[in-house]
Amino acid sequence: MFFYLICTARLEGAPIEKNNEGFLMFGEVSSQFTFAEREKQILEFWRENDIFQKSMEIYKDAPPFVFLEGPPFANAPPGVHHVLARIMKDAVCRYKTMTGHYVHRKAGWDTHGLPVEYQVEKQLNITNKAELEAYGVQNFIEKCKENVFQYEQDWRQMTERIGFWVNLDDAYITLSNDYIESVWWVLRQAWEKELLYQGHKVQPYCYRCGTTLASHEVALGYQEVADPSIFVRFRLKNRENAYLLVWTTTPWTLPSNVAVAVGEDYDYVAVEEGNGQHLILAKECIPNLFGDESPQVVENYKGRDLQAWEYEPLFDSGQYPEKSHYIVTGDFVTTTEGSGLVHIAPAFGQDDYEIGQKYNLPLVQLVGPDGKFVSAVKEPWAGEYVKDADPKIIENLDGRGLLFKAAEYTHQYPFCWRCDTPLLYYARESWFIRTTAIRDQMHQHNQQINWYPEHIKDGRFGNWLENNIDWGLSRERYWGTPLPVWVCDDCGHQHCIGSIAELKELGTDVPNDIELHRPYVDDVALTCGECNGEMHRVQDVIDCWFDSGCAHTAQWHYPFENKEMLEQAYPADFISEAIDQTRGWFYSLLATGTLLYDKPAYKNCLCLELIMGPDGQKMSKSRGNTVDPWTILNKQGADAMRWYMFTATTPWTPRTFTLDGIDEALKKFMGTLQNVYSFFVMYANLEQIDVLQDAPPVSERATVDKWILSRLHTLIDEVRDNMENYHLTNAPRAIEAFVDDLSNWYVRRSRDRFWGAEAGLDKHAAYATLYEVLVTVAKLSAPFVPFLADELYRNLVCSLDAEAPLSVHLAEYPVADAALRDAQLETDMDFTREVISMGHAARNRSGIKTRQPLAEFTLGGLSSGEKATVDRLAELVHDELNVKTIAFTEALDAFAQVTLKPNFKVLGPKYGKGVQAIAKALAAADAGTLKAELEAAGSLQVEASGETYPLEQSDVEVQTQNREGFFVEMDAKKFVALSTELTHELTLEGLAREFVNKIQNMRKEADFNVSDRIKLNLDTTSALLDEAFQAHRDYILRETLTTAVVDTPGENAFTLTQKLNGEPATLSVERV
RNA sequence: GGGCUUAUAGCUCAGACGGUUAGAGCGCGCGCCUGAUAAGCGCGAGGUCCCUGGUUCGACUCCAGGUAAGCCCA
Repeated sequence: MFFYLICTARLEGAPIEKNNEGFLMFGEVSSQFTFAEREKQILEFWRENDIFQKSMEIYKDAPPFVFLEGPPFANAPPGVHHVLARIMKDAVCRYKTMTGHYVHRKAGWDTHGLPVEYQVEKQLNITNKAELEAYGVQNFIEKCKENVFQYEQDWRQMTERIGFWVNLDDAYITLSNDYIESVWWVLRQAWEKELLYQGHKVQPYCYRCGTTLASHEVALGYQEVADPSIFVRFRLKNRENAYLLVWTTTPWTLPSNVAVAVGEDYDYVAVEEGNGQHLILAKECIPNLFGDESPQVVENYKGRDLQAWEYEPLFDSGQYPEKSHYIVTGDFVTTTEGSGLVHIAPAFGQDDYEIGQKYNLPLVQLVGPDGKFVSAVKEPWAGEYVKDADPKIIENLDGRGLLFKAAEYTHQYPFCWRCDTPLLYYARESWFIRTTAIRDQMHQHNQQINWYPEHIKDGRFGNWLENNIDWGLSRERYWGTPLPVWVCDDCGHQHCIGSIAELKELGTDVPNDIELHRPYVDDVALTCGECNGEMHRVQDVIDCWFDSGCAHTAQWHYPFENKEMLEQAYPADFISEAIDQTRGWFYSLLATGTLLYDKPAYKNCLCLELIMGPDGQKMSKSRGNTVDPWTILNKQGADAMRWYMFTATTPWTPRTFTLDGIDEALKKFMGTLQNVYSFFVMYANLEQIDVLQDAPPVSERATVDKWILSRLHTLIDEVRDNMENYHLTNAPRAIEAFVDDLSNWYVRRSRDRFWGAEAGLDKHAAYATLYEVLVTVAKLSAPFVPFLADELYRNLVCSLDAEAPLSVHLAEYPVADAALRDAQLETDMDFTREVISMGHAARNRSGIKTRQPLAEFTLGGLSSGEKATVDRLAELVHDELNVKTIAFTEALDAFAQVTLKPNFKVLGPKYGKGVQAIAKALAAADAGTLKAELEAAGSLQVEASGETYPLEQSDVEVQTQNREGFFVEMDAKKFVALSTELTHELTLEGLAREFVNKIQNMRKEADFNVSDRIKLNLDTTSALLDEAFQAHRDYILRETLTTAVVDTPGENAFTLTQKLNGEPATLSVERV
């Protein structure tokens, strides 16, 4: 807590913390904190200092990077998938800001549509339109407005808490008059281009909601259901006892039947049914219907032969103004299911409707908008809901001997995505946008968009565009942007209004503050320009996807305001939403953008996949596997959640969300970085190092310093590269790998340079290097973990420099300095670490602890370059493995079994098929001899399969395998060996280190401060221990901060009797 | 039924261009180190790279077919 006080005080402009010698101090890093709590302090700091606003202001005149926010609905609380989308957007925007762009971040809210109506209906217990009208449209609309922002506070809090910087106070809202007016303007553009039209199409229709659904809505509600599957006999006219065998899964459409379709080229047969009756069906369908007992075929036809054959109606509705009940041909007929004869009811199917148009069949519509048979129907199912009528219809057919077979059929059938009512395919009047007219342009624009992942472009999205059909725009509902088309009562003239001004101009008694919603706009009557009659608005509202699809334009209230803004902000540089928006927002933006400006609406689109619950199943409330983001935000914090989401998997892969993964992010990355940071601050304060004043030039620093700086600058390039290409996973993964190297190699190797060494160049070099690295890492990771990054930055930078930007988010993103990169050094270090790792393995195997120095470390199988590498970094090897000398040997055979293998990659292209024969020959020959020959002569002749192949050194690889009986460790090419013989000197030295270790542990146990000086007493009967202590007395005293060795322990001494490598001793330590 | 995507260790994921001993982290077991402790290091066990064919001197990788899963469409 002390720590926060320091920081807060400093930020409020208090003098920078100094100790009494005038040394600038870093804020103390307490180990008593939680990331989650600390993040709240940082949020407070951001708020109080307007850091978000400032981060935009400083780049006001910089090149813009245009981000377009997909508007969420605030009528349900946000879930983890919303967090995912928001942090992806955030990281890109923060990165672009820090790399010098002006990133305007306007929030948005989607507000219209059936989901809202549905919630309000549920709340009011309204189940159909009649009840709704009775409640009153105006009241209903007002309720909708309330409902829409029900969870706005939750959204706000989540957005802020996760660190998503977006301007919620200047959000575009699709229900606002300004927004609607812009949408009207868009529709007016479509109208003027004759792309807005009224049509009659069969559409998925929800009788409960009383509206048609757009295809993307239908897609939301497919369920597997069992429907009746019946085969019905249709009696042919002009033929004795001959019937068509017709299949349907919707018996309720049979009363509206007007034709039967066959496939022109299919083979059909008439079969003998056994009772003198003949059945006509597709030949291929016989096995489906009759099984093994093939009926006798009495006649063969082609589909086209059957054309125009007439049959008797199953039911006579008497509504047949046009010729009907005959056979037609259609290319949609299949023989994989059913009978190859398809029942046609033009009012209830898209194919049916089209074929009805083609053959001029009557449109028999026996079902009302309420989903029930109309009362004009004479049969008993009049007034009954269609699905309930199915059994009665089947029974009726059976009774008349017309039912051939009845079964159940399980298939995917669409249900209303909100109210779960089965949809009916139903011919309705509707308004459309003629998107098919701009399909080619949309396709071209799609080609210009960078999709992440790329396969969306020509895959899912491209396919969708290819199969584009006109956009069913109108909804026969209440809560939405009203369709601004007025129709003359007298002459039928239509007009599309494009602005409020025009509405006021043409309308009579338009209130000055008119709200552009139903029922208010419904009350506005216009005067007909053609006949002076009175015009009234069509009752429909529009698809809310059209609202959000206009966001690129309507968010600015264009063209009524912000004309210059649109020029800058269209197209957007970047959008990101979940994959389900392919047919939603991704499409609607592209369609409206193409329609208006003939340009793609966005340049880069990051598609996010769904998040699965911890059980690997899709998250859903009904499954009970949802995760509330707050449980994580409150416990592990926002950074941990963010880091997990960035690094666990690419955002376009469906991910299984696990809490373990978040803990891992917390420990693995954040914990490690935090430890390095606190290590640095702790010792920098203790040792009073002024990192800014005394930094030696890099050329004078230690090799590890040069190495970590080279790694750092390689990292900068890597992160930037990935970010420029929207690889939001690879960038932080690279940072994570770097932090691991930083902690587990750089710091581990350099530890004593920070606290042990005398003040001087090397110590300053270590501090300066770690300081530069930490500050740079803070900046690099700022887009991903904005809280932790700012904590590091503010303490490391702002503590020393009052002039520095207040926050890491106001700092510039690091730029790599090529001069600091040393690829050779990085490779050398990798190699050396590999050798050391093998040394560790060998030590491990020998069972001799690292504290015990050993005489010699032998390496074999190294090239001369590799030897030079090890020499260059020998100090690391000595230290890490605690060995006195490093030796190289060529005596491979003594330790290892050598084999020669072809270098396939080189030899393959050279000798092709011969490669396998060469491999066999090399395996059979004596590898040692061949190797010697090759080294002596530089080349080798290999006889294989009767051919002679000349091989050069680069054509083969030497491989080794462990030979038993040595403390060696080897991989394919090299080996290491440890001499384990202990001389007296080595034993003494090992004991000295044993002393240090034991005394240090005692200091810790006795709760001494790391800087406390101590008095030491040693009491031992072991001559060996005594000798070791005397021989290495200076070393032991120095390492343990012992200022005096006393003969008797003091009163307050901490005393412990223990064994050092088996030798007994009693040690006492006491603070001076 | 069609389209797209995915399938690698118990779990979560890496594995340009095809190259013959397939990697990491977590988890597990053993050991080490500890003046970074929400630590750290080493070693070990753990894999028919979904299946079947094909192309190739050589396939986790390319092609075809299949299986399973996810999403989308009908």
